[in-house]
Amino acid sequence: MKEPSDKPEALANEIALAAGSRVGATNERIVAIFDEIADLLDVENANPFRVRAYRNAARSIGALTEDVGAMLARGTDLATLPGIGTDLAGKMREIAETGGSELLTRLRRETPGQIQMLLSLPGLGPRRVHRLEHDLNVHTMEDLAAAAREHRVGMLPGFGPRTEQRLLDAVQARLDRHRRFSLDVAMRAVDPLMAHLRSCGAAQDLAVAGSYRRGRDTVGDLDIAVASGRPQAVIHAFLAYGQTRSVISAGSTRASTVLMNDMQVDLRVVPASSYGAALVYLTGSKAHNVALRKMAQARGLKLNEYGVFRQGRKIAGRDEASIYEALGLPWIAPELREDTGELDAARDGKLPHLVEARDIQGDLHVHTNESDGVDSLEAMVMAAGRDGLQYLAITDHSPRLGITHGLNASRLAAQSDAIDALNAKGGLPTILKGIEVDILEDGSLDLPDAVLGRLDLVVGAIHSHFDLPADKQTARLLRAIDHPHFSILAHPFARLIGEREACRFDAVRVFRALAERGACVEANGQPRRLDVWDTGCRLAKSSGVQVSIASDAHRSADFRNLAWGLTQARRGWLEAADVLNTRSLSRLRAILKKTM
DNA sequence: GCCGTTTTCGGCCCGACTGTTTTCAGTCG
Repeated sequence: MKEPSDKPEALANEIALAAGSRVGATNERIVAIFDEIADLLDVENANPFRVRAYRNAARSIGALTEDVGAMLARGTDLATLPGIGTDLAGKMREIAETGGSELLTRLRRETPGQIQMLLSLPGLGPRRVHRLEHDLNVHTMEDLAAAAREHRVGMLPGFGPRTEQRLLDAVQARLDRHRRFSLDVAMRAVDPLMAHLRSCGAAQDLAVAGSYRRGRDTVGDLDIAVASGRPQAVIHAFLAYGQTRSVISAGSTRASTVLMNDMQVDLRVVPASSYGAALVYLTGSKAHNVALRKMAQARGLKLNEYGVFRQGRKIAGRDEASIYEALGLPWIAPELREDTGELDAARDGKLPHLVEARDIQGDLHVHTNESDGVDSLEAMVMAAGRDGLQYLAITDHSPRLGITHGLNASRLAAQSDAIDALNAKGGLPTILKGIEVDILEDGSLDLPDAVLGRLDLVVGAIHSHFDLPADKQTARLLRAIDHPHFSILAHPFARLIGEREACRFDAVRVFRALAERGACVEANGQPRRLDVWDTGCRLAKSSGVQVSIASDAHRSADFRNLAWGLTQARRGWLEAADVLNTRSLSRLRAILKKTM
């Protein structure tokens, strides 16, 4: 459940990113400044509740869906926001107007060095950083490494030789370290580990919790909840797992290890009567949990990983639903637990009926070996049928993408004949004729209108010039969307997780254009893409744009990517009605017709 | 520094594990 610092990747911030650093950029800046102020105050031994006030405020601002600059322009009183009083409202205004903060400038002057970097080292918190700064004059990673090598760190009160060595290791490991893992990599680690834990016979119930269960686009570590009356046996089996590289800690109910693939795993064992509470606790997010505990406290209750307690007596804990019920709430799907409005929605009976796997009727982005896919048209259609799909669209690449052996007009015509023949045979999912057409640098499409007009749908995507300035990228996409045959904007941000940054454009304008044209946006389910991801889905919904959850399958096994795309859609609060490919074939055709 | 269906003062989310302390602070999730 380790979060990237303490702040959820907030809707406002990601929309800011998407919009090319205009909409919401103020929020992003305030969050960064407040978090840094909190770190610096913490190291200075300031009142811990003052520190917390800055962290709470940062989290609260991070969850806003509206830009603070816009709110100020409208005359909104920022002190009405949760966790914001007159003082912080003033600092927010200062940041919005000047881009900086006098307090931060002063704190930085008083506490020079890489405080935030030092704090990010495992085992190093504000108290120890304070000690290092004052007693050893350590301000940077280099200072720390030097002091540790000279064994000056281990001499400090509260430190010892083991801490010293761990810090030295941590500084060195920092250089070549993969922080987060894609979901498919995580899944390949999860499945055998869970099978191993089940086989020990001491686990009555177990589940992976944490960001993996919430369906975040990447996973930092694995959190596993286990119900057992024999915790020692479970811990023993866990430590003995064959893929374990090292043991970080091991107690009577809890242990942490690192797997061979460098992924950290945290295991927690509780009695079956507390399993639901442990699952809530380990699933997080941290922000969601903090909010839940505050709700509990407001009702005179206490919530921890063992249950909900009233005056020391347990009133819930066995399953998750009982925990939420004790707090007066319906059960909340893990994908929504980010403290971005789900608790208010739950309290008001306004939680969305999230789209489910069984709602998905087809897949509108599929490749074959005619372009860069591995399997033939027939094999892909058969596989789609086995996976229960009613229809699929074949969308091979267009010619410009030479490396993919993209289809020109005549090869597309030949593929069309093959599709007609397969459709005529019947008994298989209906095949729609499509193309993943390249959106060229100027926003034109890579095939003539006459060719595109003969297809059932046109999926457009950019595969080059990812780093255009935001205004040019926006214009490029707007021109493409305006094309008379344009149906679906595929993987709009063209990001590759951990490899390529999302490209920058004004997402609000682009989505508005999609809505006006009756066109759709794709939630691409390839685990390295996940594009659009949760926040984009939410923006689509608020913009009135339908989302196509797509596998972008390049081989018959890839239809499972639909599940990853579905998870992002659920994290984006989408219901079946918000998703294009939950429609029956006839409804789908009617919707597509509007764009053709 | 924020906040109030017990409160405008006195609270602020909760518990396990480690390394260091010889009774617990610091860190982490």
